[in-house]
Amino acid sequence: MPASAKKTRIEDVAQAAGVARSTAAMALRGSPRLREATILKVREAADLLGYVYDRLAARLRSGRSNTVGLLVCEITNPFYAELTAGVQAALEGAGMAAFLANTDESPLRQRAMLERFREQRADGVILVPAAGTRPALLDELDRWGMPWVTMVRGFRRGSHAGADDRGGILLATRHLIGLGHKRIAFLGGAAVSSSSLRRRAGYLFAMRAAGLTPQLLPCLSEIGAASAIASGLARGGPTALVCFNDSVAFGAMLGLARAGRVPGRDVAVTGFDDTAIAARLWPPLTVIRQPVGDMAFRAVEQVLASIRSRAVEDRVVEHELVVRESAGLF
Amino acid sequence: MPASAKKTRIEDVAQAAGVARSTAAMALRGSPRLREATILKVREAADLLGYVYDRLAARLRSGRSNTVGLLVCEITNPFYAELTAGVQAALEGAGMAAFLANTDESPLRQRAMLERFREQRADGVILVPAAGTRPALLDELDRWGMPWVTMVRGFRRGSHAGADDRGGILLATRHLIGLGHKRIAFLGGAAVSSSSLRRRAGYLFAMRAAGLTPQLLPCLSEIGAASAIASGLARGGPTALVCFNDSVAFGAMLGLARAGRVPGRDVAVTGFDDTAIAARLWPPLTVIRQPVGDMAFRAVEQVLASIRSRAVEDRVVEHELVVRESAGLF
DNA sequence: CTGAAAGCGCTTACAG
DNA sequence: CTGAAAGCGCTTACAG
Repeated sequence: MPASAKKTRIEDVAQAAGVARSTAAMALRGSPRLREATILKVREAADLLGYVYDRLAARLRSGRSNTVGLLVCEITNPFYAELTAGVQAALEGAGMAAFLANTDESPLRQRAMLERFREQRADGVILVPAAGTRPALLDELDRWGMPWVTMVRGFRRGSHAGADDRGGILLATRHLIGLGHKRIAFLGGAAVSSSSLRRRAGYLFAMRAAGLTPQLLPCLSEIGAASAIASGLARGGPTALVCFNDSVAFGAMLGLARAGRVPGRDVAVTGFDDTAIAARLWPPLTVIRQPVGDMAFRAVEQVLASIRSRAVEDRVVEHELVVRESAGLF
Repeated sequence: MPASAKKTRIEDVAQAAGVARSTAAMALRGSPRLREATILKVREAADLLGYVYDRLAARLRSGRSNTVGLLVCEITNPFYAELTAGVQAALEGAGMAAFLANTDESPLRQRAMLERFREQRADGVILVPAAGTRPALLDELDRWGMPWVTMVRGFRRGSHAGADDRGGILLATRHLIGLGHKRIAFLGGAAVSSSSLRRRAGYLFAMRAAGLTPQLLPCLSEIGAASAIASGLARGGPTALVCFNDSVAFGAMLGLARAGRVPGRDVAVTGFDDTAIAARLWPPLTVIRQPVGDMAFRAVEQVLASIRSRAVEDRVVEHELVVRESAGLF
């Protein structure tokens, strides 16, 4: 039985409760300036009539849609799937709904989706920029008057929620150096993004500081690509792989296994992210953990502050080295 | 520079173009009843003034929000991440925006998110029901007048986009029987859902038809749980595992490896889904493929039809056996 | 094709 | 706390 009966409005609720329309509206939003009794009376009437608050009508008048757009560069990467879940939950906690778009690393799609969010009157947007995104995009958002925050990948301007990419990889590399490795390669990070640049920089810095020769093995964050490179490594090649992220590390472990080598024993491997599978792999993966829940919460906090024109300090979330069998405990 | 200038409305565009407001509105939507020249003139004026169509204001009058809610039971499962990406892309193609909510298998959260979608005036909802969802929820949606379609998991009523769970597992089991296996166990499917019931039924049917003794090893669709069971299997135990889905199969392979057994050689393993990693694993995973893009497209097609009160036939998407080294090619 | 009018369901001042 | 009024930016008939 579809809703054939006429929709009940605040006016109807007010009538049923015997109060003015504006009073009913305030009661439904739980204004503290009303008596408890009034609020209860109105809410009862609303329940009775099956009243449903219309956020869109409210928005037309108030200018706020209680909606935030989330643009993710690649949702099928488990790390971003976890991030998406975290952002959605945080928005839910703040009473907002999340528009989702997966850009699949395409700046063109990203641009189109931002325009759609704009037409849908999203109050703000949380952005994991697609690889190759130009900073001018953020100027455009500013021109639109659209509050934004970047996540994971940033541009050294505006609000950003992310980990210390350089410091994280530095830590991982130093850990391997501390284990006595000399031939340590950096695998992954071929995409054009701030994470790629900074993680590579962290690796290079640690290697040079230790007087070791760096070896870059760039590839996309894709299990197949990483696996192919790792399986082709010569026996006299690297004894340890600092991987760009967990997906690359996972690929590397598969490639090593395929070549008959045992990850963690024959070649050490580290990841970056600490996705749910990292600890489940065999051997379990040593990683730099990015606290995904924190990052999501921070991004939501920042975009809401920006919507309300309030400043929020731009703190970097803390990373952490988690040592498991793939590097250090075998 | 935030949008401090007053927002330009259709009225302003109409004035600048020298036409009536209603004409401008039609031109912006590209009505075929207008002359090309008029349309161009209006669009030029709109571009010049930086006009942004307000979908929410439009909705208030027309009753359509061009928005669909997507409820996913567990977005961090790679299969559902791929499905989410597919649905979002299909909605985008239809000019709609996707509200996303991840229920994490909680019927309570699911219920709360549906109410939020209702307040946001989503035109319809695509639902991968949380485990334990009661069919009465669909009656509720009908009472709301909210068009819906279930995906993957269904209730034998209303619109549904999904694969043939029973037939798929039947095919996988028969494949293993055809390879000569006698001790074939079914791993996973502990959650309460139509997929669990039907996949288990397919397995049981195939085993009994072949005169073999079934062995059920229920566990949640979680890599750790599956891994633990698989690593504990006795040498005289099953020689083949029909897994509930790819995640379970992946866990099983990890568990076997951990116990020093080679998946595909010592114990055959099949998955269900064909997520991106299935083919990348070592050994590559034999699976029943669910065409995720098709399913997403079908679900969107059905919910749009339902929104427009048009019937669409409820076809099941085709599954397919993909034989790889984990069962049959080693 | 055009123009003036009404209305979608709220919120926001503003006077009591 | 209450009430009457205006308005957010569109679309929808309806008469020209």
